[in-house]
This record gives sequence, structure tokens and C-alpha cells, in this order.
Amino acid sequence: MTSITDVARLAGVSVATASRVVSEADYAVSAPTRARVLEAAEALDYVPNALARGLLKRHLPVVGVIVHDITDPYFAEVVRGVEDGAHGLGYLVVTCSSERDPQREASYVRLLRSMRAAAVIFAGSGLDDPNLNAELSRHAAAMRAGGAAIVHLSPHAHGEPEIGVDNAAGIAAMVGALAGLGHRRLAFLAGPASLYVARDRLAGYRRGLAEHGLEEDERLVVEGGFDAEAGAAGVDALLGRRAPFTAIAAANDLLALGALRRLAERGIRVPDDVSVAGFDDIAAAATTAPSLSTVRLPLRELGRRGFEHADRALAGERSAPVILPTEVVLRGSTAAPAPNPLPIGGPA
Amino acid sequence: MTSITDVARLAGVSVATASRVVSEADYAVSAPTRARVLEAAEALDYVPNALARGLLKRHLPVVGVIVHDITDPYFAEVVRGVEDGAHGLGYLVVTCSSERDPQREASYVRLLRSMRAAAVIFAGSGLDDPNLNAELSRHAAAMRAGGAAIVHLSPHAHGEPEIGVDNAAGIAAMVGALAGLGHRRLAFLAGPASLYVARDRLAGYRRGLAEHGLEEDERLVVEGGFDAEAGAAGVDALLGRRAPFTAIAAANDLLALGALRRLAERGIRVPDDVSVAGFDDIAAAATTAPSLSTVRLPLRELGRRGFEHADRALAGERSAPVILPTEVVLRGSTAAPAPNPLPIGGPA
DNA sequence: GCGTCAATAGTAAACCTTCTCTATCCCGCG
DNA sequence: CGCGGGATAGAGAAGGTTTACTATTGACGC
Repeated sequence: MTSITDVARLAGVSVATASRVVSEADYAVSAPTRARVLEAAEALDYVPNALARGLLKRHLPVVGVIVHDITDPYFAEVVRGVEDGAHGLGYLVVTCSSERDPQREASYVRLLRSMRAAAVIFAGSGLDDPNLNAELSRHAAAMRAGGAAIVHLSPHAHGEPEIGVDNAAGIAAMVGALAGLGHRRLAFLAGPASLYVARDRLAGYRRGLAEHGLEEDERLVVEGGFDAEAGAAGVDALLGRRAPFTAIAAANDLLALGALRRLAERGIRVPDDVSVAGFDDIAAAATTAPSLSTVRLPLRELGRRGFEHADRALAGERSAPVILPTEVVLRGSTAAPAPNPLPIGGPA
Repeated sequence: MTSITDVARLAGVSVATASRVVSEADYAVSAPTRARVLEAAEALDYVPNALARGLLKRHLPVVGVIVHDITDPYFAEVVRGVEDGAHGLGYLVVTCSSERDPQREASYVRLLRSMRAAAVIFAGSGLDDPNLNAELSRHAAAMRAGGAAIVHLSPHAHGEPEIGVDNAAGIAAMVGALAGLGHRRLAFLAGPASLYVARDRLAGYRRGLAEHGLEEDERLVVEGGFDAEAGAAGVDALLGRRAPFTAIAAANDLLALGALRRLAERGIRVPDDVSVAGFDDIAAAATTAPSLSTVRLPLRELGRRGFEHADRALAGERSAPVILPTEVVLRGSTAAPAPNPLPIGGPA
């Protein structure tokens, strides 16, 4: 593989001069010399060695994104946003599917540290699991000390995200929209209590109820996983509790999609018998039947701005936290409530 | 940031010895010395510099995956498979969404080359666009010459994939399944003719027709994009051609999903008026209403085996090409044909 | 005609590892 | 008792780049 030494030799200049040309350094090189170097580089198909450069600059133009699972459309969208920002500036994006396993997460961050990644973006929410996070924090601190940028897009053990979304307000707005349709008994699929973001969303649900004078009934809140399977199970749990409801709001779209499926399997009609609302507005939300009412999160923008924040931090600039707005999107899965609330009087 | 020099000093040994311990080299180091080094590394929170190591070994433990778009569930699944294989061996995965733009693809591969990625996996199909691929091939050749592994998971300009899927057989099997239900007039949403994989699938459609004694009618084949939007447009095109059909097979699920949506908008019932079948079995296929009949591709396995192939190639082993099997999955979107084929006599 | 200065080019150190040699020690054997 | 050789440790080069420092040139003012 050809190195800058070869280029310098062919151009008849020193490596220093060749370097100044190919690295576009801010240093005066005469036009003819520059042309000779460029020509030599072209002829030799020279591509600079980013490892050597990184060794000197103390970091590689690579940004790692820690996600729960890249096949979860929420995270795929965020990663794409990061990539949108990164590609233009010559950064590469490393995806790390942690499965929300602190062990695995730490091992990914260690790997990123070992290759001196310029930044790590934590796309997913932190877990309330203090004893398992020691190694993770150690690596993060070391990277920060080494000049790398650490960015969070969700609440985490050590605070609020640098770039985030107002989860509580978003859910509260959806609760408001359902209340506006006439619903008074709203169930909530809350997801895992250990996830900070799920907590925020649950708080938003409670706030929404309070804001619209609706009564809270703990039997209507179901905790569990954060995926479609948990959504289906949530419907089962809800129907077993014998507390009436006319709508189900979910802490994310996957949960709502699972609920939709289970309701269909049980012969409960949406939105005729019960309304269903999700959160996130992943692509699938628009294409189900009925299409899913949800709250749109600017996920791609979240990723892009997350990268931009990292880039600014790398340049030594401090920037204030940003909260991106959410938007309620009403589709086919919500309507005015049925006269007989589920499960009492319903088909259960 | 602490280096191996610090570790060596603290342990009271030379850097060579420290290196031999921390890099788990195959070299005898006495137990007490080893323990002292390990202790020092632990105390100093030492993490080896992968750049320095990579500079010497001539490549970094990083594998790039070139995809069309990471938010396309097909590719997300493949990338996850690559990650599954890579993580255990300490490799990091770089995602590159090329948007099927040869320019962008080349720039990604150049970047991967510059950081001496150990492997590049092309997950998406090649484009028949010879003049724009020169830079791309140059980089790929250079990387291969430098010892990196180049793996294709789809047909491409220079041949067949190292690890692939029998696209033609899969589509032919689906055509057979539809024929088995009694369909004789099968439309096909073929995707872009410039994509090698789309060509294979179109060939499979033709083969399937032939195998079941069905007549080919060019009016029933619609080319176009490879996404949901194109699927919707395909339905419009089909209905405008006034050639009767009772089923639509699509070259991928996104196309089929778009078709499903447009059919619903036009008040055409699936599967009562027309059957619809997809290809790939992305997660969304199971959750639409009606759920989508499709052909399952082992995407995650495809990714995992793609990585394993790369890993073997890195170790200098040659392995034979692998074709993974596909499986027809019949769900709610297919049924026996309607008495009156669309569009003649249908609701159009 | 000489010192000063700007423009341009070159030299060599540094970044952090790994690995090839070389050195030391000690054991056992002839 | 001398020596071969195995086990262990260290010295130093190499890998490709950037950059602080130094050197050379030529123009210019005096």
C-alpha cells in the first residue's frame, strides 16, 4: 500500500511538503509544488492512513452510537440521522446494539475507547442499574478526558440529555387529544420501570390525566417490556383486571402495534370498541390497518443534531441543551369512545 | 491517557514484556511478572491503543457494511447479523447508508480504506452503472491487495455473492404457491431494472410462470422503485393497463406494503378481490392488516455468515459460496382468486 | 553589500504498539 | 568444568503521519 513517502519521492519533495498538501494543512506551499504532489498522489492512488493520522491527533474520525437494537426502527432512524451529519464531515458511524445489557454496552464503549473514537452518542435511555455501570462510566470519563465528546439523546443515570425530546409533554398531549375525543378512562402501557425514558413517559401520562381532570386508576397502568410482545401481553393483563377503559395509550409504537395485534386476535375492534395510541411515529405506524395514531418524534433530526453537538464539543464549543418538539398525529386507531367501556360490557 | 509505557514503568518491566502480557501474545512470560503487569494495567485503567496496534498489523478490527439505507428493515436486519458475528470477536461495525448512490458508496469505501478496515461487506445489490463504479472498484481492489476481505451478499457487477440467497427460486416458489391457490393471472411489481437483485427476482417470476404453465403477459410486469411509494404507484400503473389479474406478487415487502395501502385507498379488498404477496419477510409483514404473505429470507443469518466469511478470509482460508434457503410464508393477504379478475370486471 | 523578513522547503521527533534480535540466567549434560 | 540450550527479559526498529523547528532563498531597505 502506498504511503506518503512514495508520493513525496515521486513528486521530488520531502514528506513534510507532501503531507502539507494532501492533508490540506494551513501552510504555504507554492502552486507548482502543490500540483506536482497532487499529481503524484493521484498517480499512485494514494489514500492517507487514518490510523497514523489518528495516532498523532489522538482520535479517529469515528463516532459510535449506542442503541438498544438497530433493527428497532426508532434506533435505525436515529442512527441514520447521525450518519446524515457525520458523512459530510468525513466521519464514520459505528453502530452498537447493546440489547440494554450493561455488560455489552460497557464492552462496546471500551472498544470505541480503544480505537480512540472521536465521540460516543448514547441514543437509548439509561437503565436504573447503578452497580453494573461502573465500568461504563470509567470508560466514558476517560474518553471525555481524552477530548472525545459524549452525548446523550435520552435521560440517563447522570442527568438529562444534551439533545432530547420532551417525552412527558408529548404523552400528556396525546392524553389531551384522547380526552378531547371524549375518553375518560385511559389505560397506559408503560414499558419497563427501570428505563428512565419510560419513567418520563409515565409521568407525562399522569400529568396529562391531571391536566384534563381525569381520575388516575393504578389498575389501568401496565408495566412490562418495551416491544410488540409486551404490548400484546399488556392487553391481556388489562383485560384481566376488570377495570373499565375506552382507550389505550402506549409508551411507544412497538407496544401499541403489539396491542393492536392482540386486540384483533381477541376480536376487539379498533377504534370502534377501543382506541389505541402509540408514541414515536416509526414508519410502520402509518402502514398498519387501522393506521396508528401516535406522537411524532423527530428521530432523524435528533440523531443529526446529536452528531452536530458532538462536533461542536470536539471543536471546544459548549452548547446549551436542546429539547425538540413533538407532535400528536391522529390516524385511524383513535375515535370517540364506545358507549360501553372495556372490559365491563365489552367482549371480554 | 495512559500508555503501555506507563504500565511497564509501574510494573517495573520493559514495554516489550508489558506488551506481551496485555496483547496475550504467544510468548513465555513468568507468572509473577505477568501478574505484576496485569495489576499495573488494572490500576492505571489501561486500554490498548487500537490505532497503534492497527498501524502495525496493517488493519483495524472494524468491518464496514454498505447498505442502501439503515432505516430499511431489510438492511437493519442484515447489519444486526453482521454485528452478532462481529461483537464476539472484538470487531466494530460501521454502517454506511449509500442511498444506492455510486458516488456516496465510493466515498464510504474510501473512508473505510483510509482507516484500514479489516473487511467491507456489501449488503445491497449492485447497480448496473459501469461508468460510475471505477473509483469503487479501485478502492476495493486496493483493500483486497492490502489483505482486507471484501464480501458481497447480493449479485453485483463482478459476479455472484459469496453468501447469498436464491432469489429466483424464492420468487418462483411464491408464484407456485399462488398458482396452487388457483391464480392464473399474476402481476409482478419488479422494482428497478438496474438492480441485479431485481433482475434475478424478475427472472424467478418468469421461471415460476413457466414451471406452472402460466402465460406471460408483459403488461402485468411493472418496473419502478424498490420502496412502498413505488408499490403504490405500481398498483396505479397495473390498473391502468386493462389487463386482468387476480394476484400481485412483489419483488420485495416494501413494494407489497405500498400496494396494500393503495389497494385499500381504492377500495379494493385483499385478499377477496386480489391477493398480494411480498418478498423478504421484514418484521412489518407480520403486523399489517391483512398480514402479508411473503417469502422469508434469513436476513440476520445472512449478515452473520457474511461476517464469518470475512473472518475466514482474513485468516487466509478460502470458502465456497453459500446459498441460504428461502421459505414461502402464507398469511392473510393471499387466498383463492376472485371470480372476476381485476381490472376487467373489478372495481376499477 | 549587509541585515531583516517573508516565503517556502526540509529534518527529525513524536504518537503507541509489536516484534525481531540480542542478552542474561541457569540447568543439565558430557 | 565448559557449554549448549531453554526460559525469560530488554533494546530498538518499524509502521505512516503531522508538526515544531531549522534552513535556504530572494527581495528589500539602508
